[in-house]
Amino acid sequence: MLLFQINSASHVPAYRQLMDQVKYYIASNALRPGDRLPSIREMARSLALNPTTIVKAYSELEHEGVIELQHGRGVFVRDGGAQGLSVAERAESLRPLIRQVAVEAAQLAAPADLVVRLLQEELDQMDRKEPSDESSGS
Amino acid sequence: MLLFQINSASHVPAYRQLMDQVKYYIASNALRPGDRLPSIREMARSLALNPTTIVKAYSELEHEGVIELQHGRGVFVRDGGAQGLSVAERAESLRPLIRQVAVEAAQLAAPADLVVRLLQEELDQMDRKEPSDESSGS
Amino acid sequence: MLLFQINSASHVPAYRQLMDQVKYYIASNALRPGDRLPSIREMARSLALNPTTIVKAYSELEHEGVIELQHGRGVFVRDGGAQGLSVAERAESLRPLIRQVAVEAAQLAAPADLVVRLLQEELDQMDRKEPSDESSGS
Amino acid sequence: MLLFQINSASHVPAYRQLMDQVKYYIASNALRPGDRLPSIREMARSLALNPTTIVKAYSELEHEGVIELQHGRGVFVRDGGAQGLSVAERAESLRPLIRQVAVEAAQLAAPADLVVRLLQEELDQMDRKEPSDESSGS
DNA sequence: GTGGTCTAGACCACT
DNA sequence: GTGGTCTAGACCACC
Repeated sequence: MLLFQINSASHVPAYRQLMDQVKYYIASNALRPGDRLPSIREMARSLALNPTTIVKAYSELEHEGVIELQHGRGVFVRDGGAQGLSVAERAESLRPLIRQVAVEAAQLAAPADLVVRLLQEELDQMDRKEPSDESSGS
Repeated sequence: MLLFQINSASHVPAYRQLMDQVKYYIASNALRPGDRLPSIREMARSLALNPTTIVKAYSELEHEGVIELQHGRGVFVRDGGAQGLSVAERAESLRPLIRQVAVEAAQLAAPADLVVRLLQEELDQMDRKEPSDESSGS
Repeated sequence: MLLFQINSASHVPAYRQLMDQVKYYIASNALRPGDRLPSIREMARSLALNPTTIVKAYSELEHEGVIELQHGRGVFVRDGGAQGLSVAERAESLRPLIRQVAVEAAQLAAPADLVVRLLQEELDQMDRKEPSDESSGS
Repeated sequence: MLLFQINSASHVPAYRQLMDQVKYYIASNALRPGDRLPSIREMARSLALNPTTIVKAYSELEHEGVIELQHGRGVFVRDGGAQGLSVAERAESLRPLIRQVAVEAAQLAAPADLVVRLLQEELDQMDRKEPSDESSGS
């Protein structure tokens, strides 16, 4: 069972924190296409949030094509679909966030190699579980 | 003259966009300690924003120690003071944003080497102009 | 054998999608009065839906006079009975949907002649097979 | 002042009715890029709906790129942006709705020329006010 | 059981 | 003033 949690002290709205966690679990292959997510009510109970807050998070994720809400059935992870992008398109999507990293690094006077090392670490966490065989685990 | 602009479609508040741009120009050495920023009135006119919005951005930047508001004189860039941090502290500050990059990259199915290359590019833009003399460049 | 399928990503309820497909096949003369439709159980199996969902679709279609459920025999297409309507009545029934087409076309900046051409195409697909004999076509 | 109204008897949810009306006014040039829409609270008052219902309608329209919500300022119509589509893309977007028209027409036994005439009427209502000069009117 | 819509009302953040 | 988030709770529709 995956762990979801929201930090109510953070100024990031709860529904956005939830969205980010779902995306994180998908990116790191802890959630895979076809997997079912906790129902709106379950999630609301376990996070001590109002169901409508979960509805908002799930709806936004659906708009972004990340998950699928099926009436009367539940909530499911969709399969990727971002394979058809060009290098330039991906670069343009990523650049603003990456520039923010560079700016923050400069302000902290963090050396470039440290920043790159941290990024490598995080990228490794995403990829490594990818097509490894599941059957040995369960 | 540096270019400031705000994107009203973005849901990042205007004052934050301004803050980010000031920080970006400082990080990339387009603004250096002692340099003067546009006055509140000037900035408000050129961005078509309410002066109180500029006041908010400048005040926050002052609280963060990035700039200095000198009553009746103008607004000036201070010299950075983040040298005393440990590697671990810098890493912890940067990790959340870097993880966000990794997650977004995974969602776009962007290969790790592309992401690292983009980061290198942005970091280079920060460092290269550092204590080199200005006149040769522009 | 006719192909029925439901799109779980669409927010149109499954029972409505089924109804629409039955109507489409009738309108395009792929199903004609007296033809037998798959039984509730067959349909439920082939669409991976709950039988009660098929029951709902078939019942609604029966209420609309489109099909006939014959206890223990099967499900059959009835012959259409909408001949007695005035032009004004038909126009009023169709206008809301047609206006929606016009609005969507405007939003896509689609030229009027393209929209009309598309409608002609679809109307042709309805009419052409009408009382022609089946064997020559398929 | 534009008239907005919702029909609470209809099974179309209120927020969707509002979305459709906004789109209709834009398609028929009664609302143009840059125009301001009633604020959430105004709209809620005038329609006797809860503000959160308006928020939902406006948010969806923003996701679709139709309008822009500006914090602290108001709600504004965005400029088109659908100019870059190919004929094939527009056709694929419009076909499902147009097919629905054809199916409904067939069920009503409405002759093709009537349906086409109705569509022409509605398309004319969209286009005619387009680049006509405004100054003579006001 | 599931998701989807709506209300009434509160509180916060932005301009 | 504006939009943005969240709650508590109701009612409906789908499977």
